[in-house]
Amino acid sequence: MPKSTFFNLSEEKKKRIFDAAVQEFSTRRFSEASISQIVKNAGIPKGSFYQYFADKEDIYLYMVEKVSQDIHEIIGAFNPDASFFENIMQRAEGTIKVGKMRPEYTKIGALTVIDNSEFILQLLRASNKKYIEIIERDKQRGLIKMEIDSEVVIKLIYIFVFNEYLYSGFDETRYLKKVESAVQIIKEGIAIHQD
Amino acid sequence: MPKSTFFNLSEEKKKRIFDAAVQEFSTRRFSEASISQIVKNAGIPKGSFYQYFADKEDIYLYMVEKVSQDIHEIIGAFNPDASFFENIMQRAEGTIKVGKMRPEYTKIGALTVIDNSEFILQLLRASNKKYIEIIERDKQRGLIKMEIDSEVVIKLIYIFVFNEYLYSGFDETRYLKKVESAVQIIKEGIAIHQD
DNA sequence: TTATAATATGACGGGGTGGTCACACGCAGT
DNA sequence: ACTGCGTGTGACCACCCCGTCATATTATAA
Repeated sequence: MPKSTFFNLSEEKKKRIFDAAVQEFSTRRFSEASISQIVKNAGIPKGSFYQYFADKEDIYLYMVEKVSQDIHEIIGAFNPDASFFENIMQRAEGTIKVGKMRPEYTKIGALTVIDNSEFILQLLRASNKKYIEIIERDKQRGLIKMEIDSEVVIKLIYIFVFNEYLYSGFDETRYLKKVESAVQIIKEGIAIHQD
Repeated sequence: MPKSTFFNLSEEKKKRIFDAAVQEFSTRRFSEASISQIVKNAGIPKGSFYQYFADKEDIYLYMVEKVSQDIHEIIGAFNPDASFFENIMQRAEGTIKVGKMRPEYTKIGALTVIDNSEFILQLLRASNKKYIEIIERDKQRGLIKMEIDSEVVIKLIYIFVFNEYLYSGFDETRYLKKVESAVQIIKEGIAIHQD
């Protein structure tokens, strides 16, 4: 958590720092991102940074939290009763939507998922937990085969959704098509068919 | 390609340099790997490195080529008539086998797949081409649904196989189980069932 | 107004990296 | 034995990074 000195700052300055963090973390992976760059982009002295934040992890977590809030606002609340498939498609569409409104945010996601520092791995594990629960519930509901490994499912999709974003670049239609294909394949692979 | 001076070196020295490269590239991503480290590990002077190689890409490509040869020897020639599924399972088992005999090699693969420098992206595209052809052929054979996007299939698996290796770490049984689950899901998702 | 506490600042030390270059070495041919 | 050329060598330059710290500045309280 940022130090109290940071929260005492003017909204304008806080925003400048947040924007600088977004700028840096949407360009380079967490492990490659540089505090010096953030400081430069934000137009604050090096010393001040350490007055506000403990280290890179600190500002990263702060940024991620704010970004998550923004994203939730864009995507809208998700329906807890919806099936896993509906959830995933919503998430995929959400990624597109966010990609349109805040391309930097999707880039942050893409770069996060291909970082393998211990810090980031923990973050991802936590963020996947929610989806794993939905899959488990859908198994009980008879929508998904019992023998399916939920962790594998979510990881397959998760990695693909972001990784593909890096490949597709700006080509949104292509991206959407690829993600839909992937989700379709996995859906076909794990669903219980009721013909 | 390394310069002629490199190939004139004694086998022992060439091996020392190769080993140093493997050591470095199995620890850090291509974009993070350091020539200084390779030089230190190999016990050769900085100047000599540039006498042998043009830059990091140069030694990387040289290393990848040698590693590929080694891997092919371990896995054995692949049967061109085998179905895509058989190929993929062979590849998965191959990854395990290589992981046992040359854990560094599998780490290189894992780190490669999560690098996103343009240089590495090109390398991956080239390496996936072969599998895409097999999928296309199996579509004609009536084994795989025509509407499936081959690129998506191979990317799903490719990314997962290596990414999971990073997560599972040394736990081979876990890794094997996860990969099998993933392949099973995708197989179920793209195959034409002939009941 | 003055004293005290909080915050701002940027130069600096210590560390790492890539690539070069002047010089040392040793071997081949005369 | 001497010359010349390919090769070996590591100090060096320019660049980047992190985190600190002594000092300057501002805000607050007395």
